[in-house]
Amino acid sequence: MYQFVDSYDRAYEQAASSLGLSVAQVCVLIRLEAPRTMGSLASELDCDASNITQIVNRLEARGLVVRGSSPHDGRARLPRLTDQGRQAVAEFERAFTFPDLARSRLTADDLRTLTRLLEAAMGGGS
Amino acid sequence: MYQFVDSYDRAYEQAASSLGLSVAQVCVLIRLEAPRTMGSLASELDCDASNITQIVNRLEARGLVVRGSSPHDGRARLPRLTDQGRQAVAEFERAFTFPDLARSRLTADDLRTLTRLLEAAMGGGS
DNA sequence: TATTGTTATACTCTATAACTATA
DNA sequence: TATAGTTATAGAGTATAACAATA
Repeated sequence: MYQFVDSYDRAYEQAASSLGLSVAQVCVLIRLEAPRTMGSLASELDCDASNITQIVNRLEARGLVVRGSSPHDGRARLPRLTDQGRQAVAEFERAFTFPDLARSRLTADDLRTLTRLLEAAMGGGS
Repeated sequence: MYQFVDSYDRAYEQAASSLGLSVAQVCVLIRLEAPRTMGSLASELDCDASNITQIVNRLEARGLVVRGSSPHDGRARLPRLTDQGRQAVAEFERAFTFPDLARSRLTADDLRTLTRLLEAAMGGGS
C-alpha cells in the first residue's frame, strides 16, 4: 500500500517537474479548467488562502493563469487558464502516465475489483 | 485511485503534524530505527545529501536524533534515534491509523486480492 | 461587522555550488 | 583523486497575523 502510494506520488512529482512546475502549482493549475475563486481553491486543497495567492502569483508570472474579477462579488478574484496554461495542463496529463499505465496492466474485471476494494478500504462513501 | 492516494497522503501529513513534525522529518525518523549514514538516507529518499543534513539538524535540535560516527569510515556520520526519538516514532505509528483502518475494512481474502492487484498495477516486481 | 484576498514575515523543504575532512 | 558530509545561498511551499476592499 505504501509502495503504491509512493510510486504514484513520485510519478506525479516527476511529471510536474518535467514541465518545470512544482506539485503544488500543478494541483492549482488542473483545478482551473473552469475559473473559480481563490477561496474555493484553498478549501479544496486544504491550505491557507495566502498560500494560494503566492502560487497563483507564480503561475501568473509564467503566463499560465490570469486573475479575472467576479461580476457578482467585487472582493472575489477568478483566476483562469490562459491558452498557454491549458497547454501546460494537457502536457502534464500526457506526462503523468502512471494511472493509465497501471490500468493497462489489469484486465477490465481486475480494474473494477481494484476500484471497489479501494473504495471499501477508504470507508465506502467518505 | 487518486482519491485513495490523496487520503493516504493527507492522513500521513496529519499524523506527522499531530506530533509537531513535517512529513520529511518523519520520513527520516522512521528510517533510523537502525543507525545508517546520511548518504543512504539521501539515496533512499531520493533527495540531495544537503537536504538530509538540514533535516537531521532539526531533528537533533529537538533531541530526537544524535549523530554518531562510524568506526569504519571517519567521514561518515551515523545518526541514530534517542529514547525520545524512538518514542516519537511509536507515537507516529499510533497516530497514523490509515493503513490499519483500511485493512480492517476488508476481509482477509479481499486484502490479499488488493495487495495482488496493486502489485500488478505497479508492474509486478518494480 | 463579516468575508475575500493580499502583504509581511518566518519556518521548512529542496537543490546547487563551494568547501572540509577523510579515504 | 574520489567520497561523505557540511555550509552558504536561493527559490518555493506553508502558516499566522495584520491589513485593504467589498458585502
